[in-house]
Amino acid sequence: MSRANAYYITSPIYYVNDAPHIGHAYTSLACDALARFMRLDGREVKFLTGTDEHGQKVEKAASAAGEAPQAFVERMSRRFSRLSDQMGFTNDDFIRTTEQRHVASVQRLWRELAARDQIYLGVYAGWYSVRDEAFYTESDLVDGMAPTGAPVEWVEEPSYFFRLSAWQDRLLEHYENNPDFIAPETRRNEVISFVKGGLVDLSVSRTSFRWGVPVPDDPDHVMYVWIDALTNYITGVGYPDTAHPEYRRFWPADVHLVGKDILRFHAVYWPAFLMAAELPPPKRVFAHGWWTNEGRKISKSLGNIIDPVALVERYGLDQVRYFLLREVPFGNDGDFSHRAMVSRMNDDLANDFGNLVQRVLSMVNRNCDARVPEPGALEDADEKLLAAAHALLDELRDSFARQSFHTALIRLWEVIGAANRYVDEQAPWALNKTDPARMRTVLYVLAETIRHLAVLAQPITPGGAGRILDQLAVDEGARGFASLGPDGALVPGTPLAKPEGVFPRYVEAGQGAR
RNA sequence: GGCGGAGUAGCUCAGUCGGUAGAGCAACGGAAUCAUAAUCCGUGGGUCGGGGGUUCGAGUCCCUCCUCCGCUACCA
Repeated sequence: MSRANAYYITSPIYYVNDAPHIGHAYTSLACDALARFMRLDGREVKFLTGTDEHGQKVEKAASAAGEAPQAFVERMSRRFSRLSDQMGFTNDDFIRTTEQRHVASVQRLWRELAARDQIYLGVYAGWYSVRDEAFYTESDLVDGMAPTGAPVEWVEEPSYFFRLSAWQDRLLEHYENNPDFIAPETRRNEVISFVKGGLVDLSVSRTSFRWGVPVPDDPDHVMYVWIDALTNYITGVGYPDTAHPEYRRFWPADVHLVGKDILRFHAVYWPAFLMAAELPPPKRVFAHGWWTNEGRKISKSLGNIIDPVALVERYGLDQVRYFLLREVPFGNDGDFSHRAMVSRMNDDLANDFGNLVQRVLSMVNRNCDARVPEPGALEDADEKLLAAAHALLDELRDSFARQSFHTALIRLWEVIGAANRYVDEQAPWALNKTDPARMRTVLYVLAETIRHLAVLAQPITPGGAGRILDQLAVDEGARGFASLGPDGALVPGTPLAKPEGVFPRYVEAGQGAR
């Protein structure tokens, strides 16, 4: 496969101290949809996710749990790999920062930076609050106390620093020359504004804890989060072996998908590290927004954290995937509410899409001898509907290239709407009595339209889309985008099984179907 | 404080180069009956945050005021 055909997408690595929640699932889901889309489009995809397992918090949590750090992270990391399985994510690899491949990678990157005089030994100083276990800057302090009201003390410890300040101009130049490097636009503005405000060197090691990657040649230090965590993206493709086939094929990454809270690390520190090591920066960093729960900010103290697995159990996997990617423009914040979820699930999936498939395939089953009907000459309305279906691929390519999942879904649903209107206008149930040949043409056009819709819906709702293609007797090997268009059209005469609903309605408890 | 974004129909939002406001959902009325009581059609007099200005004409440009949100360095 050529480099141009490769597509490398990453989720952040998730901090094992956190319990998996909707935020983690959301980021990985977006990656998964993108990865699936690109695979179906014939690209060679690598989708990487994983866990971040070092740091003082982990060291302390392990100690509090009476466990060795390594045993602790084994257990905690598994919760994230399990979430990936439960959500049906198709990541090609799962990286853990405690793996030997990563330790070797990070130490090598460190040496590369040090060899280029990008790292120097200095003193990290700041106001430390023992109670908060956190450092504060001068500007953070309120009346000489931490913002939390905790007492602070001036602490100094030796630390290695990365010469981030030296990269300000080259970063700004990079943003300028690569307008798509940071998305969405508003986040890009924020990052540029931040960098223009001036960069100071970055403390990249600690001596206050041991649970981290040792700094080469100075065992008193372990690496602080930045270099350790971000480097996972190149570890995943074989670094430090830059001759590795995966590195050659996949680096630089096509897109790092991240939450807006960690954009700066990805859009400022990470490209600076890479450029300083004379490695190419990623092509794009996309920061998505946060979800609220029934209009309220999600927080541990409110106890309203959303468990993605519970959502899937209640509404279904396809339904949750569809909702999260349709409800809000990717990049914006959004609100999760039961009402909105049910509306998407019932109105969009069950009524519009599911019912379209059901009504068409039922007529085929009953009136066409349960076989793909033989079409006659096409009329304008037929050509128009098919043209809309055929145009979808290019439209969705544009949307997915921009991570604009909701516009992709809007396009799909425009054709679903057009197909439903076409059914009503053509009234094949009436044609069954007056003009069966015309009915067969109409149903064929609809079946072929549905094939396009299902093939293209696979990245978002892989379960239901797959069942639709099953019902159309489309071979597993003929479900890629290469099969779209007239050349891959359904073959008249192909026997079809009796249709079954693919997107069930949500029925409120106690309100059984009437 | 500085920088950036936003305030448009009950709700969520579109509105390109300025030309007398649109979509989805909800609501109401109708058609149809193939289908997961699903579908289709019709119905929107909302000071486009307030005020002022430019213009033949402004959500759409300029000024000003109000409100909300994001970023403003080491919280993955």
